[in-house]
Amino acid sequence: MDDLGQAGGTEPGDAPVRAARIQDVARLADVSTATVSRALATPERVSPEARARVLEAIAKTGYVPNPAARTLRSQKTYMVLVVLPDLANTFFSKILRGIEETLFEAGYGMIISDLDGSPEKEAHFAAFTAAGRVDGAILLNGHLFGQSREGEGQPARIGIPLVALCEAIPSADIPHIEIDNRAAASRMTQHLAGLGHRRITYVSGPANNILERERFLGFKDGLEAAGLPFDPALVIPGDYTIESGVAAGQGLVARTTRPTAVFCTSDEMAIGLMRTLLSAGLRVPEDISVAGFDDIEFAAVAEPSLTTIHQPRRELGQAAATVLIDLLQGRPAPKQIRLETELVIRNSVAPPG
Amino acid sequence: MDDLGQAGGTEPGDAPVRAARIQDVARLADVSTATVSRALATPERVSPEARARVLEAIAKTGYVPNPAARTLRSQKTYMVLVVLPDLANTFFSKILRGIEETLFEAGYGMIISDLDGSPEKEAHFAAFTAAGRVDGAILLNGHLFGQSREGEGQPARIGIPLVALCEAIPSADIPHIEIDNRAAASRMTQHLAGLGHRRITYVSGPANNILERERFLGFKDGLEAAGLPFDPALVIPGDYTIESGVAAGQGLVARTTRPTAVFCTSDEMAIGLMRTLLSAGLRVPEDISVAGFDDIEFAAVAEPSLTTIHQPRRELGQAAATVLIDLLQGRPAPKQIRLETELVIRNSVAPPG
DNA sequence: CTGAAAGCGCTAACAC
DNA sequence: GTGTTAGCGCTTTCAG
Repeated sequence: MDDLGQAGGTEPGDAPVRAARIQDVARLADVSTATVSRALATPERVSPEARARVLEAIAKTGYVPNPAARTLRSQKTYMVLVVLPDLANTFFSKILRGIEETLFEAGYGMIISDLDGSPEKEAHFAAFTAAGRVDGAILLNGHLFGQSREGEGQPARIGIPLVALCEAIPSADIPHIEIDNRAAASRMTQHLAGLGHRRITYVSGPANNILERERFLGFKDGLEAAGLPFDPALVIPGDYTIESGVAAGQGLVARTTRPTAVFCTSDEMAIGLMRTLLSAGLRVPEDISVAGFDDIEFAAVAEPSLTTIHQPRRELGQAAATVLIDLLQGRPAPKQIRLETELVIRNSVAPPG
Repeated sequence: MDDLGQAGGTEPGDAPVRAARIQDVARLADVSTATVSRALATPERVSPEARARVLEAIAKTGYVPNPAARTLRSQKTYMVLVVLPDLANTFFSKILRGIEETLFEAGYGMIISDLDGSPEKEAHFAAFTAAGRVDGAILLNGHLFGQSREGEGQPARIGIPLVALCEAIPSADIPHIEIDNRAAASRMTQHLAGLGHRRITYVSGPANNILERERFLGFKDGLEAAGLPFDPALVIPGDYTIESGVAAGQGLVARTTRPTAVFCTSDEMAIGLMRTLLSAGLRVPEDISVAGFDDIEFAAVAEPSLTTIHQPRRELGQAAATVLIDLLQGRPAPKQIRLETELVIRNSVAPPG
């Protein structure tokens, strides 16, 4: 590694440092540049002797192939774009790690696009992608480039493999890795109902969000399975953030008749909501039960610890990366993968009063 | 955007779709490829008429310059590598966002390297960098490539601008963006002492970590300023994670004589520690005060809410990116930037029982 | 202000 | 199994 960025074979002194090129290696190994290239890409097609000389020359020169040249010629970048709505959101970071490690093992790099709700950024990354800077993309944002919301407008045609992660993209025919949001939400709802809760508040995700729609459907499924009526007045809008959980909590505190349980569709909201309830002198779960969704790191150490739905975040990331790599390398890949969730029972939920 | 990835000017039908190249634009605008290139890079050196024709042809063809070709020729990638020890750590995500947005505005892309404690990954990214895939790098991991710990071995020579963020790199002569960890830790310690605490436990970061060293020095400074002796028995080792906070809490619970206050050098540890204390029936802050460091999102909604040191994370990221961009574009940049921290007083700290 | 032409460093076709 | 050669698409001299 000491020779990085240094031309090989010559002066160790202060001579102008120049990166070794394939020519330098070829000369040193006494073969053609084509053989050097082959020794690296398809070693089995090169004689053992030549290969050994090439390898030695590479070690001596510290040669590292120039990726721009390689990309220009082979039309492959070995880069994958990961598009996500919010990099600062805890929920994504572990998924990202799962993606990164899988890509890394397969020799791919990861470029991150934090959309941050900006259409300008989206256009930029669409152009970026179209320009061939990446071989494929993983979309965590629930829609294709240039398609602000489902149905509206034609998605730009991007000629590279795409994979949707977490948020399915309804109109697009691309592989999709997800959990069964509807079933999980139903399960949590039934858990609450099974404990005896009859008035259950639902704190939603952002309107029009596909996850939200699934979870909301699941909430209603659960209610129905438990023989409970659905009361729209019991729904509080949220957007998965801590702040919206705090706001939902404030609304609850202000009311005279309160639900006995609150199902928040993200742990962030649940933690923010519990905080507000506690500050107002209410007890959780004695006065009011609170459930979350996601099982982020902080759910287990919240006070009280949070009953929630566990999502295998790292595995979701790994699965998405694996599917994309298969696609990139021309292997068949499943159209859909559903990973199992788990109901995690902790201390924020108890039978009513 | 509808034309992305489609050759321009010809059939709208099912003809083989091919991305437009500079040649296509040149032909359509009736100029040479050189003029197209100049119209994009140095518009002032092209006649208004020619420029207009070129722009029109670009719009018509949906031309996007091929970055690989551009990089190969100009030796610039417009990509920046961000090296960090742990992508899943909450502390980094907001910093990352600050970096990303600043880079984006300047037209640079971001490639993330999650080291994850793996020397193999480190070697890979060193090669990656040496291969010229990025124009510069921001290092959040406290050491240079190939330099496992300060002092040991020669850092690989990477011929590109580097910026250290948060963790200074002692032996390296590169710009450094940070907070005054020592002063901040001293301030918190004095705050605790000022409230009347005499036995203050310190939960450390990882051994050999430069942040840890600074904060530890600050802790001792604060003790000294308050006229308190330093007792090594009051130091508990940690590593900034929730788990290590939980472990530290268990150690504390098991003791017969306990400190009246605990200064955790990360919010994650503080939250994990509070959780353990609370579960054991101890009250925070009545029985024991707990302070954190960083002011992550969850600090404000922890129960009790956490007294901590606020770090301007987004601004740190922005500052690092700004310095790097200045360097990349040949402008002078400061050798060091120190951003202000703030003592945030919430409910986890009170005078001793 | 503009065009012709020479590569940037590599891989893939094609010959042998 | 190996070498020769022709580009990948762009920027950048160098002339004019």
